[in-house]
Amino acid sequence: MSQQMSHQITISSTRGEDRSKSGRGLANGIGIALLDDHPELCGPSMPFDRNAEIYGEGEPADYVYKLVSGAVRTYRVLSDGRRQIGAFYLPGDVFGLELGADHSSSAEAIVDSKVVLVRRNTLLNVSQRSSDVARELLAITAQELRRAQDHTLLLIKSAQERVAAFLLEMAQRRSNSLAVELPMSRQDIADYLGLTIETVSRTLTQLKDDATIQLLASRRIALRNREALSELNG
Amino acid sequence: MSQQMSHQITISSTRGEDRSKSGRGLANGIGIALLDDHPELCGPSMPFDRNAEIYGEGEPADYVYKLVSGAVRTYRVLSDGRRQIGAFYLPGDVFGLELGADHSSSAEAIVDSKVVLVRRNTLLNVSQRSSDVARELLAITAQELRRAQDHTLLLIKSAQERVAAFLLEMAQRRSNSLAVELPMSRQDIADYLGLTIETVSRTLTQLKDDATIQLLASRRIALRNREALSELNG
DNA sequence: CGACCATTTGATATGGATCAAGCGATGTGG
DNA sequence: CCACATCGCTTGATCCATATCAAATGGTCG
Repeated sequence: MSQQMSHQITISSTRGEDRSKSGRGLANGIGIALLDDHPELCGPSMPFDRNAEIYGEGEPADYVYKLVSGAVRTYRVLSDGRRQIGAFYLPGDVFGLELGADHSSSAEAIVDSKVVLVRRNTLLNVSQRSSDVARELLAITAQELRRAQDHTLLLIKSAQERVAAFLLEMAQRRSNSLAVELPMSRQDIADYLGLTIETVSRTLTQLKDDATIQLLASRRIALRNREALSELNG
Repeated sequence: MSQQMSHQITISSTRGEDRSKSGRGLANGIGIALLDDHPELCGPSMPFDRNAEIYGEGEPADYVYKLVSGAVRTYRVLSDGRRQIGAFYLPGDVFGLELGADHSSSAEAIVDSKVVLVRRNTLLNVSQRSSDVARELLAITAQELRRAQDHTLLLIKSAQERVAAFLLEMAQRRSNSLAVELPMSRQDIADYLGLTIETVSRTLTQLKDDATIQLLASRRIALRNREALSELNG
């Protein structure tokens, strides 16, 4: 933290698709209440450029983050460079909440993003007095746990099943009724699903050929047949 | 819950290796304090036979569990029968703590086991009054989250790396200085690592041939060369 | 001893990775 | 405004790690 926290200026060469038009992904409604009900907890809203690091693995976890706009990925890397994306966060989501002193993952902005920072100590202090806040912290953590468990289950499935599950997940979180807007690259998707970009790409074209989806643009996908996707999802 | 909860009698045809001799695996020391400091929370200690279900996915999560002796696996199954083991629990570990109303996984005794039950409501009520207890709940959940994240990272590795990581994990939790005692079958290991039993078996023989480990018995493994294992671990 | 179950070992198949082009947008400089 | 470089994505050809299928071995218990 700290140094990259200071001099971020939004250049915002935003390419249309970047800014989430919905403004509020429904990902974890929990986090919204937490900070909305206690505005005194909120620090400033900070802008991060596309691909900017928000925090790094192993750095002291002094803040908890709430995404206002844009999109964020958290990930870990193995010594040989393999990268595992643990989660994607959309506006309204809270991330970076750790129990230990240090962050267990790194976080980066996927597109130009705005993030509200909350001092962890402040939050923990308040949670000692307010059992509501304590409950919310537990809720956020438990939800993250659930997400991680689901992710684990994903990783034992076939490529088709993983991609189908990913599309359904994104559709649910960022439902536009028309199409799913994906802020992330194929590489990000691949690293989230434990596949290669080639396999992700091939699987998508396969689903397109099956008339299960429609590729409106590479990051704009219409789900033509959710039934089929759900069946693939097991 | 409920019905399988009532008439479990320990037949205890314990096969020597079954009962953890240490009596207190060091897995999550946190949970120990939680219940030891608040004995009034503890329900009765219940015995479960080998392979008995402790709770099932989707059932109401009315209890939180603390393992006294034996070993437990939690898992989820896909519609076609594939099983993903999410975690192994050893004596001293707390499991089954959920935020939602229902259990997200099933839990079974791997060997004859004893488990202390705590009513979830009681625990949540106490946590409203005692911020210490609230903090412990958060700690246990956060630790589970960390464990799940580590598990995810495991699943993108090669078979050798997964097996090596598994052995190191078990050695750390159940260190005997002489050998690692594995309460679980090869099938359990395979389902934990996202591999087949054949691959697990072959990988173990390979490590044996490399003189990295020694197979004292199929469930009793000596780590000859931890360095090599750690390197494999990435 | 004989049956059963867990584990190992062997032979073959295959899904996804890897290596290698091609292609289509977006942006740049002439 | 158009050639051209760049980047992200797709498509194709081949390879390999692990799955699958099948059988042998070994330990445990009645």
